[in-house]
Amino acid sequence: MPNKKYFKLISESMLFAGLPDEHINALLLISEIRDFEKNQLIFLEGDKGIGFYINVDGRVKIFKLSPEGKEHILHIFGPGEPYGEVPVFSGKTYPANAASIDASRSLFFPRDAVVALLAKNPAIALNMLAVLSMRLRQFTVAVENLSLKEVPGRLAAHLLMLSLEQEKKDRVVLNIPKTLLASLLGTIPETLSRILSRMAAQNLIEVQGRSIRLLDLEGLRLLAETGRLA
Amino acid sequence: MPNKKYFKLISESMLFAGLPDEHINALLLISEIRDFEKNQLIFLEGDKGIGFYINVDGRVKIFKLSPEGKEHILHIFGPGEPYGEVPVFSGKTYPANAASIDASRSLFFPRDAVVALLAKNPAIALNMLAVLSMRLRQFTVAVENLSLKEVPGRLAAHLLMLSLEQEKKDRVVLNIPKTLLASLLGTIPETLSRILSRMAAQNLIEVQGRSIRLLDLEGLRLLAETGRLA
DNA sequence: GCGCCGCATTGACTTAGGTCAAAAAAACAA
DNA sequence: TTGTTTTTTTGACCTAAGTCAATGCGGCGC
Repeated sequence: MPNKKYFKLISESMLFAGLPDEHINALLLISEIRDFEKNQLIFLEGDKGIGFYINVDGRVKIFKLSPEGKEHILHIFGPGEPYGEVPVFSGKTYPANAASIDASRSLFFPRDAVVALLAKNPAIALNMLAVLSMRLRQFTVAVENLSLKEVPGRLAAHLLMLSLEQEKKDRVVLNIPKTLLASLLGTIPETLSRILSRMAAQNLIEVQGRSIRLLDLEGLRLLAETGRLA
Repeated sequence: MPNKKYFKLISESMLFAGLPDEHINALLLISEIRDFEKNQLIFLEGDKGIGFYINVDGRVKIFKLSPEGKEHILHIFGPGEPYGEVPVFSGKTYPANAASIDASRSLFFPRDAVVALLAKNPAIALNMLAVLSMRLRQFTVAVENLSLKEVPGRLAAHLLMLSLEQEKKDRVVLNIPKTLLASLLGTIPETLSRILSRMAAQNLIEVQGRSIRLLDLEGLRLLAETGRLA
């Protein structure tokens, strides 16, 4: 029974972590498996929000397009992370586009079934409230970064965050091409490249392809704080 | 009984609109009145989130401070609007600062009482899920604006939004000083001032103090779309 | 091996928008 | 009114970061 895998995934997802088994099973029952090939569109900004997803395998990006067609990535979601849940409750449309980065698989939860389930189980709703709140908090940080800090500061903050996530504390490995990273930081590949060189020149980091050594943790922290490279 | 006023306010607030009277009364019972003088701090980023507020009179701003102390306003809330609700569910600290703009009054809802109430009434929780989702969507737009559009585009979008909110469709009146508006748009007063002149020179708008005539709706819309002033 | 394609880097150039400083205009209190 | 403070505007200047264009590099299929 491959359901075991999805049971585990749901029970460990941010959205539903900490729920009793019966609730997880109820969720499992209303979900559908959806597979996407590499670079496949999942939903478009403006589409009616008929349900939300939890990513199982691969990575999914949430992005906006500028009038000129330039793509700005808002989030990248890995396994266990939920996406597209906003319009399920507000009853409106998706506020951004979603597409797979790799070949990937998600669980889909149809809106009506979810709403019925939540009405019966307040605990699930409370849990979800907490999750949305967290995401809201992350956005607050994102806005702060975009409006108050310059690119080197954002990059430093990002590297430090990665080094916390990965265990090796003085070496991080990018799991995405630098061009995606640039978009994630709200800049362009050229600028990112120059800033990496600049930071290397100041012995803050050492770049070897996608692997980056953090040479001066203290300096990076300072840079992330003040947002400005000397 | 002045409670009537607060009953109405709660029942018309985004957060609790559409709830039956008994629930509104329950909410009224757990709330406390808090008064603030002009420019008074309400809570600080990092403070423990012991509850949330619904604004009654006056205006409240939510803002972040840059390392150099520059203030960037994330939201301005008027009567009936809830704020500070994020940490109530995430159980963490407030993600930004809050302060009154005018002398103002809010209703305060303590965390524990709210959580207990929601656990009993799933309908209230669903409503709040919708509100948090909406706010999340707003942030998505804010991030988009900050990263994809230039200041003139953001300003045009803001003016058009105001003209929708206020009824007069070709004239908007700022209810905040231009210096606050600058912060709200993620820029500084000098830049805002120059851009207003520039837009006036192109017959897009006509500025008289805080009152702004929108002369060329179509042009403004184009500017908000493309994000670039000719 | 070869050519090809997507990613990454580098250089020359342009510009939006920030800083600093000062003046002008409004708002407000005595 | 008059003086005082806050808001708004203007000018000179500087810098971060974007655009455009060329080149380098690495993997992959054949």
